[in-house]
Amino acid sequence: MLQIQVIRAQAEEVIKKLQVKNFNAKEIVDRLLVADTSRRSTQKKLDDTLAESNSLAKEIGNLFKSGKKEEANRLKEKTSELKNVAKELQEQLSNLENEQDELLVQLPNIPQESVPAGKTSEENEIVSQQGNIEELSTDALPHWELTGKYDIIDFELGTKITGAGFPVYKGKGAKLQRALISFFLDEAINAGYTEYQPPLLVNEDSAYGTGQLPDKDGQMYHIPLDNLYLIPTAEVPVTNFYRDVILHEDQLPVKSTAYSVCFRREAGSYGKDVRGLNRLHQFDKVEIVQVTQPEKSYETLEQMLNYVSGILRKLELPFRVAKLCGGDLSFASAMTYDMEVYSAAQKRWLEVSSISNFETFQSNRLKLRYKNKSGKTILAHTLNGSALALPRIVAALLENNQTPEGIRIPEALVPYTGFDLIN
RNA sequence: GGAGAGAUGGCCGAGUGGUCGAAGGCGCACGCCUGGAAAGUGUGUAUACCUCACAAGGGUAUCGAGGGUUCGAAUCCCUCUCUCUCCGCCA
Repeated sequence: MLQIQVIRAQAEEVIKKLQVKNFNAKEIVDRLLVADTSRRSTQKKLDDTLAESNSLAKEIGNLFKSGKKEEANRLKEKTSELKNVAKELQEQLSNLENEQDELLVQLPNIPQESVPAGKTSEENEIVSQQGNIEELSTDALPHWELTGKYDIIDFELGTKITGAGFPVYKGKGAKLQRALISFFLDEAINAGYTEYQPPLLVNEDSAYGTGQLPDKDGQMYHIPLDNLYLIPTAEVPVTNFYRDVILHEDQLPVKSTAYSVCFRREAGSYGKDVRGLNRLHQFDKVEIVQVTQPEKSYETLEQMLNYVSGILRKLELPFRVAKLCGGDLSFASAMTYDMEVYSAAQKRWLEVSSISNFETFQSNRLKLRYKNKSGKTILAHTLNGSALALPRIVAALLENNQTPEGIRIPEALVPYTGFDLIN
């Protein structure tokens, strides 16, 4: 959520910058400015009324003490008038506050200056590409056939017991999952992240805190009986650790990592893009989250990018890095790098990680701040990235490493799997 | 799930209708003291919004959350949430 103070001070600039996201903010900003002005004047009126009422109450108290009952009773009448006025103003004020909030949550984050203009993923800027793209023989199989051939993932069984998008991992397939999770976590810990195991269900406040609500209502699984949401990413619980928290500057940067199962309804997606492991309702992911000072957050973003690149190199997967254009940026992000691995049999780039700087967009909503050395309280910047999401990594590993003998496991993973071939 | 107790500032803890944003202690920050440190000592130490120059000063709100009684509530009443203890159930 953007800060009202920023909009108030730089309305035109905000509108202009949001155009990079192809978002026309004019109307909302105009309405916000009106709401903000009347909110403030109402606040002033209310405060003045309450101040008067407070001082009268004190006076009445004194009068009673000194036995001047009649005079006190006269003042009481005046107070009850003020009370009615205050009540009305209070109501107006909370209406205006609600209106302001409703408008504010509709505005996406402002893209960082260097974010390229553009409408779709076609216009993302490919920043780098690494690793060899190998030509597979013509009889190479897509992963959804390899999983059957080697009996490591059973999609039909998952469909039977739950539904589409809930695969069952089996044998070496299950072990591979476990190996990847451990590998990713160990890498993160070595890079200085603290490991957490968060709850997989969160309450409404948390879903609101990281912006899943109200923007993405309907994308999460919801349990109405307890009013809890299944997390779509560990980002939600982990970032919410810091909701309503004021850190001290020397605690920064906060670096957290968590493995979690992620649940996504993915309403409306279908077709061949969702085949096999490409898009699931339930999947495993290791997430990294950082909280930093504003002046350091872009340096941090690059660090996180380098970190994820390192893991992909260890997995020997060809990948490229895309800097998202304005139109492809998520609602909350100021700048995002997508990491895509090449899936040789599908001949496609698959997104396996998305690393974003949210600047103060999340922290403003979360009320995540820190006190700097001179004692000033400042909104922190939050960043997160996948490191990494499993299914597409598995898809790429299976496809790229298929050989006549079986599927080769990259060296870095062998200590975790305990085998170097799936056959 | 049943019965009972409780929720106060970074922490501990006082406060049962007015002078309480809240005693006292701890912690923390800065100063004094010291060759240096400890001890001692002095001062300061919540958040949001409004006013305003994002200064100083001032105003308002906040003692788990929401509502109510009252001229006036941390203090009384109602609802909810959470925590603890005992019992039950259970991985």
